[in-house]
Amino acid sequence: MTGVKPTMSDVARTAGVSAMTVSNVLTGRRHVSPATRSRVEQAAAALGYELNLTARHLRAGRTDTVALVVPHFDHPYFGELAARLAALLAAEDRHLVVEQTGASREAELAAVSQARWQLYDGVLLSVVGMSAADLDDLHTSVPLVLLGEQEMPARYDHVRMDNVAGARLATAHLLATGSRRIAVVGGADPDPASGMKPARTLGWTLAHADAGTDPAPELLVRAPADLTSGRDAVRRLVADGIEFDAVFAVTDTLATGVLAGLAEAGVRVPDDVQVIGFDNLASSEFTVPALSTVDPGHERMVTEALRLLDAVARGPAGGADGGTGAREHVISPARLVHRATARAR
Amino acid sequence: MTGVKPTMSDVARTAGVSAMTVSNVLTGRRHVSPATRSRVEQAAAALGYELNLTARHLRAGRTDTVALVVPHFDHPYFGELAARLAALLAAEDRHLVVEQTGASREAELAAVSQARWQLYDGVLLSVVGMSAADLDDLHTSVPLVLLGEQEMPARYDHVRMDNVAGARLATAHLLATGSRRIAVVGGADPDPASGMKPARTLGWTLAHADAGTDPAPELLVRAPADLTSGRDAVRRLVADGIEFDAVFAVTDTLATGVLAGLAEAGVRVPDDVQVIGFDNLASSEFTVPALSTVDPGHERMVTEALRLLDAVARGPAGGADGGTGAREHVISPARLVHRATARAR
DNA sequence: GGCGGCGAGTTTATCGATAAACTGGCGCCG
DNA sequence: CGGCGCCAGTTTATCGATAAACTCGCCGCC
Repeated sequence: MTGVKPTMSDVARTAGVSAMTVSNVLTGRRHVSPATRSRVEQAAAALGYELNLTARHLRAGRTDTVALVVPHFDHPYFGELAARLAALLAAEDRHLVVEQTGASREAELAAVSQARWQLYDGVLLSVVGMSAADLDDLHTSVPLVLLGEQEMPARYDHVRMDNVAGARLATAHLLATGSRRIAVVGGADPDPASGMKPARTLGWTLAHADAGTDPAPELLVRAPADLTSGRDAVRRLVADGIEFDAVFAVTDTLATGVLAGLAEAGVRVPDDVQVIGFDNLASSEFTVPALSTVDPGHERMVTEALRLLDAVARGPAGGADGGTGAREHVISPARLVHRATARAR
Repeated sequence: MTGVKPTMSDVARTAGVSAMTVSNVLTGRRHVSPATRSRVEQAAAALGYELNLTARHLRAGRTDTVALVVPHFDHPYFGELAARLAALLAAEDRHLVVEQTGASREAELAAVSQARWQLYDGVLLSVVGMSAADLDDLHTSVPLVLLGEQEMPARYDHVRMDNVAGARLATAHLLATGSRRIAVVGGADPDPASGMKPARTLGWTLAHADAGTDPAPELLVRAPADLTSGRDAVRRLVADGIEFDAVFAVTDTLATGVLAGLAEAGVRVPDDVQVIGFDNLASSEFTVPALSTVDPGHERMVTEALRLLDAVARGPAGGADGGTGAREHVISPARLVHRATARAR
């Protein structure tokens, strides 16, 4: 036990060959005679040799690794996204690693400026805290595809869901099944461009307009998108004596909190209050009652994201501003998933 | 737009200094006169220079990055674990990246043999598929701490929860509150050493022994630890006409599925059937009714894991077998969390 | 006046793997 | 018999950043 990590030259020396030959044996990139090959393999095994990928990457200029940069590790949406991406990448011998920014604008900017993702062949960045302007003075030569629900600079490829249409679909269903006072939990000032909440709130507004109504302003309930806030939103509505016969929660996470709040208040779902969420998380099938929700076309999103990433990587220079690479803005279509928290049409 | 990434020498040339000076400016490791400093900074900005971390890492032999290797990205337990670790590491300017193995023994072994984690200063490996024997012929010079619920080779540091005691606590509570036929969903042949399920099943058995009873064998319900399996387990129990007045689910995920199954069967919780889970996931507070569960001491586990990792990293040679490094086996104590799916004592 | 020391930079060597160019020997063909 | 090409392997140069050793000019002190 030497205590120091053996290098390729160490292996070469004990096998009585050159380092290059060791490399050839290990990568299989060139022919090596069986005799030499086995000598090398034995030497490598004897020394407990392990390839240094850092060195290979420096030389090769590639890492065969894609990073997914998300605001939070512990939000199920990102976990599911990561799992889907990893499956696709693994099929072509590439790797996925997941990093976390922390969701604040500052943290995201820091994550960027740290030049950390020079370590990867490509980066999928889930944006929530940064504005389009922030992204605009982002300079990185790494192929970058944005995921997220805000309007983004045209200079980057961008994949998102059809938030407005999905929310409209959900709200329209609630209206069609008899609800008249539909609270939007996690709502924001309606706007198709400035983020997930504004877009989904816009869908809620538009569905009302389609039906020739106008939602009451007190039914727009602002809330951060977490479980606690969903429950608290219901508590507040109840405490304030605001009548409602349905909830459109802008995420499934919020919807799950809402269901908890409704149960606590003794409200029957869907008889007294219908609920529809958005995201179609794996867990949403298992709430009590099972959550009706909007499926944002997960599979479509991940395949598109990787397609774009590869296009940029192959494209001209992959540079931050130059080039006429892909630069597509893809919108994945949404679809209503009927379960038990809303009545059938 | 040159199209090629500028290097430190490029910056040096346009600033009229040496590459070393550029390095000194950028790292701030040595004094550089203000005049030179600003020339370098301008040159770097003008060229859009970005540090190549791969090269730095090769030279430095460190990456300031710790990897968490988990079986599945999309299991909430690992997401929460990652978030906690990331928070601790960020406090000391280190990074966490998460990688996925895929949970099969083969995939975990492949992940290992790929020498990928030479890229990190340390690795936290969540083991589920590999046996102690597999780990035994694992040779890696990277500081490694194991997380997971099986018995592990003494040669590695290992952090786990107190599965047996936690399960015993949960089951004892169910017995104390009047339940007599307690199904264990996700059960396995009782054994403290061979994995999470056997250990937790053992706790269930021991609690019965403590109370002077013996659980009926048909109440041991085997199931993979996912939502669907939890619901299916209940469906099976009901279909088979097996009587039960409580469920101890070996994970909160299973418990959530169980609650869905009970709701579907029209069973009242906790009046007809009490339920307790294990893991205390963030979402468990928001099931309907709110899930009583066992908290495995999350914070304790992550601080211990990092402490051990740092100890190994500093320890003698960090070698795979040599050295008398830390090599501790830490067991984090479990604690019962009372909520609504079980009656108060 | 001479010399130690310091400040600001530069030069050189190195981390470990590998692409590209090179060497030497052998077989085969005309 | 001369030469071409190939095989198996070696040598050299390189990826980009940086530690360590070195240079050079200037100041202050004895």
